[in-house]
Amino acid sequence: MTYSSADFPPFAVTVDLTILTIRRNRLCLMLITRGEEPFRGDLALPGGFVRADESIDDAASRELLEETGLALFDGHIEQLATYGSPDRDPRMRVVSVAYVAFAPNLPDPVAGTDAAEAMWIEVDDLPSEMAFDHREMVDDALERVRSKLEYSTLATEFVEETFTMRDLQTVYETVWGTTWDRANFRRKVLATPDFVRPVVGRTASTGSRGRHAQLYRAGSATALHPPMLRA
Amino acid sequence: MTYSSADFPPFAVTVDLTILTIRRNRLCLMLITRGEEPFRGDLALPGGFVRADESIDDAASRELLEETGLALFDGHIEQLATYGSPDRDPRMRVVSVAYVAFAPNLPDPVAGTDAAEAMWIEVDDLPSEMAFDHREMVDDALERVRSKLEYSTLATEFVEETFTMRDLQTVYETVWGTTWDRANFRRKVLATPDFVRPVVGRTASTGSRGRHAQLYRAGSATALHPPMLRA
DNA sequence: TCAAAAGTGTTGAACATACACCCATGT
DNA sequence: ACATGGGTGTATGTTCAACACTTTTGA
Repeated sequence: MTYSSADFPPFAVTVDLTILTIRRNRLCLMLITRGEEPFRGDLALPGGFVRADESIDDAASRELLEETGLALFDGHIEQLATYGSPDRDPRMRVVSVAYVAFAPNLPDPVAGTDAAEAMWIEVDDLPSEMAFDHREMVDDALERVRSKLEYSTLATEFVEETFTMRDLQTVYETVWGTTWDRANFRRKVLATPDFVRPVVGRTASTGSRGRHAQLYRAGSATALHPPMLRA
Repeated sequence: MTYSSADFPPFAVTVDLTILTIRRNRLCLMLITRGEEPFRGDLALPGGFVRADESIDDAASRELLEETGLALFDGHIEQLATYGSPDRDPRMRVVSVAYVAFAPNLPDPVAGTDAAEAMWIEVDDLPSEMAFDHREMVDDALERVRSKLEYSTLATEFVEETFTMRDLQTVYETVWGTTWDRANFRRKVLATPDFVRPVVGRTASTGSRGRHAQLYRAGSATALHPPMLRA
């Protein structure tokens, strides 16, 4: 079959966002409560229609800002997968492109914005039933993020601009539910060239009781060879 | 923004296929020559419109059979990514969901079928210009397949149902352009539980001159821990 | 001075690499 | 018999996991 400029079935195209952050040492996910049918009252991923003149990536970025209420998002966003069963939306034929986004310390949803009905839910406390096929999207997103921790430097997207080795270790332990030997974790991170860069002359000076930790910034490396092990 | 059942912009949705196989120890890709505008005469990925009543995955499988001319495809197909720049098709707004498929020994395109204008191109011999954004899709597909070899048992999809260790090694060497020590490759494969299963009592009896190799089938393992190294 | 947290050292086990050697088969 | 390719053994170097130890800081 080849392209033809006539006689194609029309689809609506939406984006849906799985926005992940770590709050109080727990992996959390932004969900909204649907205010209208279908699935009124169910939890759903934030999202919306792709406009006629914007790219899908642009639509995802736009929705991300609208939903978080941020003026600028300094985390990471990437496309996850596209979902297009004929009956996934009972009203019409909708194809949805799902995205995953990560950032540290995202704020609580603020009343009076588009994010008013949004909330943070711990991923260990998700409802089994969600609107549309959003539960499937969430499972795929969690699989993606857990997998990417192993082979990429994604973990640095979950911490602030400067961070300690302990902060980074906590990301792995939170997302994977594992524990690591402190010394071996440090050596593994430092063994990857330019995974992290020490911030010269600065140490964490918060009210911590012990020795102040060296601060690091994310380096330019993206792939991990060898990968972090999932214990 | 929330869903609304009115006033959404209409999109055409297509699937595009990156079909990979190994022929004469070279990684090859199926391309077609476009017979109409736009991009008439350029090389393009096979693909077509998603129908009104089929899922996107079903559309990809349907196109795969049509393009290869096979009655049944026993390889592997998976979704790659979705491409939706507003101007990627000059005629209208088209969102395309790209898929990657792998199989051993796919036949030459046969005249008289939909695949008549299709051909196999070695990936080292690709044109820099392709129709639409198909060159970008191909680059993403190659990155995906090379990466998946490391962390998954995907390599078994490129060989016949039964295969020798040497066959499997050739897949890695062809896709990655590396060489391996025979003995160490074998030990690495066998170290992953149920990566491959020996076929009892059977050995390759083709006209090979040396000792007959043990035959294996793909096992049920999907992930590789530890991963194959990319040298 | 003590507790807490960061950072370093060390040791035995596991693994990877390179290569030598033996085995089975067709000519 | 011997060339050819499959399969196994092994010595050496490297990395990994566990945990003991030292350093720095706040109270």
